[in-house]
Amino acid sequence: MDSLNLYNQIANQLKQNILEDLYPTGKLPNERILSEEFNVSRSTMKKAIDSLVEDGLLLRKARSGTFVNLLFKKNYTDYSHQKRGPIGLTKSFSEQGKKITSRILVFEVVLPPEEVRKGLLLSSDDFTYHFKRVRYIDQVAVSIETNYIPIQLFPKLNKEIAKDSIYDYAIKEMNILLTNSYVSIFSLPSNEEDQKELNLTPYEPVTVSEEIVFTETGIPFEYTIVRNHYQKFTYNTSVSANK
Amino acid sequence: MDSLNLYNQIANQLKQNILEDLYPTGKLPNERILSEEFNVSRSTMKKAIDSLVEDGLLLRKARSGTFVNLLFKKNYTDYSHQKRGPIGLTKSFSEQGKKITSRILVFEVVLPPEEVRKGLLLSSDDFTYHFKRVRYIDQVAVSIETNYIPIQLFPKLNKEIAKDSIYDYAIKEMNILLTNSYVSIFSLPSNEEDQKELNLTPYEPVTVSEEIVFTETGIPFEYTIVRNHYQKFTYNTSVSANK
DNA sequence: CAGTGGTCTAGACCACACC
DNA sequence: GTGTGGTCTAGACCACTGT
Repeated sequence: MDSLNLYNQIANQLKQNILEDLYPTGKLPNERILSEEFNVSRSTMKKAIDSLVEDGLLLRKARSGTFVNLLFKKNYTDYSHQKRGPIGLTKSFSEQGKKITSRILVFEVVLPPEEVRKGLLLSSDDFTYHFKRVRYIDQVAVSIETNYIPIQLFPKLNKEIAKDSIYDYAIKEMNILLTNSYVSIFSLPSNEEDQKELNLTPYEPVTVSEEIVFTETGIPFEYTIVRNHYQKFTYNTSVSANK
Repeated sequence: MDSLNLYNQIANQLKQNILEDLYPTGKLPNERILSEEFNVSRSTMKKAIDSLVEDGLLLRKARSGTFVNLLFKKNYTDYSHQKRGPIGLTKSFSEQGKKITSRILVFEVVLPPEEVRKGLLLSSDDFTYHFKRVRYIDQVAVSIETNYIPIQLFPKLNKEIAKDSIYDYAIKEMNILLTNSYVSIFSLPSNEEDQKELNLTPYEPVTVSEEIVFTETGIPFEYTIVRNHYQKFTYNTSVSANK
């Protein structure tokens, strides 16, 4: 994929400079000088720097300067780009050698509930698949997953596919890349279904994750509500404030 | 507390509009119109929208429009968290004009538990402050927060400081910037203390967030365990797999 | 073809860090 | 006082969407 944005090109060049130790003191020239050197406006230069700051390569100190993050440079070789994507069970766990299975509770084509319809940016006459599955990792029930997927996007979906990984199927068979999502995570007391399927007592909660997944082109692909066994789901992330 | 950036002000106003359902179709006016309505340049408007997109509140579709993320709106509580940096209560909520107060349950200097010690990269004879506070937003109890902070890093910490925002103190008095953190989020049944302090029944859970916060130079600064009222904590984020 | 977000420019003023 | 990143403006052109 060539013909990147200008600011991405600049970012790449700047990154090369950094890795080649062109700024041995660790301090970069100021933004005005850099923008002249790269022959772009200061805004574009700033945007290029922004992206390297976000990647942990550079560090900004207001009114002081822009610096190379020495920790990054030190660890550069074994730096694993831990860019995370949508929370798909099958991929992450099968990579760990665990076996994911599903038992399907519901599989139907419906007009989705209002909130799902809006979340998927559908019109009021757009149908969706609706299915609900109990997911097992190595035979242990870990979650109840409810999905809504617009039928236009996935004309071939059936119960057999739903038993396996929808994501895998989308990627391999349909060439759809699922790269972006919005996620909300919160807790709720378990309901009777949770208790039955996930072996919970009424005192034990579920961790709910609601997620809207988008294709790389920004088309909403699915709306997923997962009620997780509270002992079998932890959400981990790292955060940096770039201010 | 002081005057925010223009784009943050605009973002807050726009957020209000969204929560007040000023855009019932879910589609916002285009950026040029919005920038006129708010009387700012399009760049500033874009930056305001950017921040709400990052928070998972809005969704952009290039060449098509900007849309409200209904997942966010549905799960929105007055106490929702967005991914903007270490999860510090005081800053994010006081910016919203809400008042954070604390009641201190424990304040002591201890050898930390094994897991905390490891998380903070301490040796077995390094002492930490240990304090536990009930946090209130506008007088409503929302969480019980337990902190461990190495005494070397914070020689002056006392009960008075702990009553307010540790982060503020670190920033203003000690010139420490807390910019990075690792977070884990999961659920647990409430214990007796949770039930008493947060007004929960035994059937209601807490949402726990564990966080290790680092200074800008990568030194572990604190280990925090927060037990949140399950109705008053939602973690929202947006995730991209690529770049 | 009109609408929209994405990108980019070439300026400007600000507050604070550092000298 | 000077240098720096932070913010903001008022334009411009582009590529693609949707009608």
